[in-house]
Amino acid sequence: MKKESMLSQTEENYLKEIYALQEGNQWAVSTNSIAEKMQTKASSVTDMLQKLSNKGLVDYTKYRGSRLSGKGNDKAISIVRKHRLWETFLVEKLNFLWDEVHDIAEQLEHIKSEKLIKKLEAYLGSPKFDPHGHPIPNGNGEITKVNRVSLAEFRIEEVGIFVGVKDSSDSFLKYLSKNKIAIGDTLKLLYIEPFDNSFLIYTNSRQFVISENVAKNLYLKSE
Amino acid sequence: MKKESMLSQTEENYLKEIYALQEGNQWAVSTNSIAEKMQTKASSVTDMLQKLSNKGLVDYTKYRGSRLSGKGNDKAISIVRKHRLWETFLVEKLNFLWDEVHDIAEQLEHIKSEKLIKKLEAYLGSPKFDPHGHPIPNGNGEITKVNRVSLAEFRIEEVGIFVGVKDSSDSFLKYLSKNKIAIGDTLKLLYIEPFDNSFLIYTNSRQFVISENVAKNLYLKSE
DNA sequence: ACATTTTTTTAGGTTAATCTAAAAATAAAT
DNA sequence: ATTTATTTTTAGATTAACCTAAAAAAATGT
Repeated sequence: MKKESMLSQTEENYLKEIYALQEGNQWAVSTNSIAEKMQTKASSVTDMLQKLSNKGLVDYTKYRGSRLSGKGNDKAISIVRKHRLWETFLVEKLNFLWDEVHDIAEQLEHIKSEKLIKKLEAYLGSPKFDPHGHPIPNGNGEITKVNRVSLAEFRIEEVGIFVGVKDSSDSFLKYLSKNKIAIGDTLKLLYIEPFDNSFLIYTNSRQFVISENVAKNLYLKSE
Repeated sequence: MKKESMLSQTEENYLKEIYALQEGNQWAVSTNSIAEKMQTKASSVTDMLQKLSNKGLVDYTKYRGSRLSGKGNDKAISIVRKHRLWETFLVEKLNFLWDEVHDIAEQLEHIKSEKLIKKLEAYLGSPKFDPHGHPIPNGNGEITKVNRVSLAEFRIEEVGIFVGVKDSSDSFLKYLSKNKIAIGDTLKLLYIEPFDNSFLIYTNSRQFVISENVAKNLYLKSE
């Protein structure tokens, strides 16, 4: 094993978080936003950014924020890959519910063995998406792009298939389970209430009101 | 989760090592022997013993050595259980060879989730032995006792089935693989050479000379 | 443009797990 | 029974990852 390139769990967690924060936009990630997500103080984040910067994993400019370097990006993707493969394993093979697997996968994603993850992937049949509908990067860090759009951007009467969540927080997943909305369901947007921007949708032979916030967190594939 | 009773990986490793060192005999484990196995210095071990002793996991008397307390023993067994279940998973499900799984299981054994290990066990069909023939403790910490004896204690002409290794070091496992000795094989002790205590055995339609050291590390079930 | 607020960094400490070197206790050897 | 050797512990440092409080830089408001 190349010990020099071995990252601590903490370093890996920072990379993963910066990756999540910078994905989509191309602006530098602020120190505070990292601190908030990691539940630490900004001063701790600064320390870590300096360290990751020295290791060439992050491009960091004092007071100006950070972006992952190419190397840092590769590393982050490999962690995301592990996380999502493990989540898939937990749900598909061990019969966990999709709202139970996050914390366990947070631990499993740090297990160090390329061979393990290769074999796990093969065992699962090289899945392209995890139980929350998130794409699983392949061994080369390539991510299947999928045409999906948040329900919040739908037009009235538009129909789509629910393919994934944006934020996979425990509480949101539990909300969906409780309300029997599952990946694969067909949804139709019936009406948006102007007063509070709540969405009236039709799915599984019933009508249903959801908040704008919920709508934003549902990814659909338009038909 | 009961955070107070949460142990660090390092603490868990110490408990596991003390467990291994004290099993069989009833004497206190010396600080130096722990240091040797853990690849650290005796002074570091002393520090840790004091900490574990304060937590009630180890009975430690200055200069006199240590034993696991009841609580420490339970914890150690639960780690051994996890280790062996994961090894079984790696070999049975992911098709690893038995000499490739140790390091990965060393990492996996520290994953914290009772539910995970319960589900993993069920998924594997509640195996009683791991790929090296070591018994897997059940959820209550009970260990299947098996009548097995080291080949070194066999009499001439005695026949037995190879059911497990004593020491499962990488090098020993690789030696066995290379020489096509696998769990389940029937072995017969033909002769012990008085000069160097080497053992002449018969297995898989061939004769074979092994050192005394190898003989000591093979567990057989006498027929 | 300047004062105020917010963000970020620095300076200096803390804790867990390690280390080295020295001191203390135990064990072994004559 | 002393001396010598070995084992174990203590004392004092180090490192990674965190913290608080203060200083510095950037952003904002008037």
